[in-house]
Amino acid sequence: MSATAIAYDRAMSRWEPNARVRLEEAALKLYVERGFEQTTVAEIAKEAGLTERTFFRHFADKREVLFSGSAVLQEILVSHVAGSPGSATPMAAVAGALGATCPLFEERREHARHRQSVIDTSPVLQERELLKLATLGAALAGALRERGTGEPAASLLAETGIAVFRVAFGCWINGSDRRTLADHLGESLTELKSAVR
Amino acid sequence: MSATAIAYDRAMSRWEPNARVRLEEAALKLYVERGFEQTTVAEIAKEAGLTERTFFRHFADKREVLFSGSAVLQEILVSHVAGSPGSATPMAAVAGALGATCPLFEERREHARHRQSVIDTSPVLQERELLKLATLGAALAGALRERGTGEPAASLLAETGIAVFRVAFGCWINGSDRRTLADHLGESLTELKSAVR
DNA sequence: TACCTTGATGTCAGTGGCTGACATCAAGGT
DNA sequence: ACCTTGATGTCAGCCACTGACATCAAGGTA
Repeated sequence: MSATAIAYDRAMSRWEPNARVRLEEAALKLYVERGFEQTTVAEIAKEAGLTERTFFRHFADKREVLFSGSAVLQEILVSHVAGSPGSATPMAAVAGALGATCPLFEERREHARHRQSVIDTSPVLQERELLKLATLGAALAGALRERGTGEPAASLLAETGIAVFRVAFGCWINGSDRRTLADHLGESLTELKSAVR
Repeated sequence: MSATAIAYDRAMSRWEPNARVRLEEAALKLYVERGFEQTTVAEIAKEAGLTERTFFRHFADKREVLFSGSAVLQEILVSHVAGSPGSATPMAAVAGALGATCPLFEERREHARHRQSVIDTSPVLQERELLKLATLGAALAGALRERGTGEPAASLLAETGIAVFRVAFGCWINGSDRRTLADHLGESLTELKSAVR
């Protein structure tokens, strides 16, 4: 993950650099073109100039190649909750953390759309996405507990926050280009507050 | 599903009856004994007196054999939301529907514990569980829309309801035998109401 | 009775995801 | 000149899952 961020300007090694990123790009391209199920790992590897075996050294399975971003997301969420002022309510801390992730998506709305269109066509990819979101939720709950929130409130707020994010993300991805993800997040939050009672 | 509920007292056909149920029981038994990954589908089929090919005629994959109950759950949720009085708030309708599912679990707490202990050991099973819950959430949202709730409120309430259920279920499964699932559901709901603001 | 249809199951061959074991070979240090 | 490191390639193999075809009791029909 850190290695792929380094900029090489010359052949510094025996192989082309950024194998991991090349695999990610090849996979998304082929998944969009042919569909997820109709693409074999061998084809992805070939497209990236590597072998199937090397693919599986970089990614645990064929789905995981679409989800490298979740680690970054988790860091943002956890650090924002940890760094939120002690005076903020747990709900405000979660809302702030979710808001902090928005720029990452806004920067690459088209990429997000492509990626999501692939995920939406395959139940097994939806499963993986749900697992990643649940993992984010668990991390969020842990960060809330560190801040003094008890159980089950911490888990409840974390899960609810993730639910709000899912709904807002869905609206953003399918909606007009004029409304930002942050807009949708805000709307979903206020809707939730008014509906829960 | 309906066929397995019929009580046969004699050999009414060429094969032992209730193949589907036998497969489910064999699978849970072996998953508990050896672990999910260490159990092959051929072993499950043999334990049930069938072949691997027949297993895959009854279940889409090796995980699905643990999730036949979700269809019943979905029916209960949807019918209770649809049948809730028009005067009830959407939140109350969701809460009522979730509460209506509790007896199904209370009746078989030990079975639920075994099943959950297997799921908790395997990420791929957790994925499937999350997909089932998300499907329930989507059905719940649909039932709310039928009742007149708009979007994104319907999805938001449905997702939140599922989140509440997940948290409550986790507390119930791991907690003391004196507290019912309905108890935990009620507590989670009040916690949520007080925390969301 | 003889025949036909139906449907759950068995058999078999094949694809592809994924893994373990071992080989290769440039880079960088000693 | 030598060694170590680490990313990659090669190969054999397991197992989840599928398509195509065969089997054969049950139940209806002529």
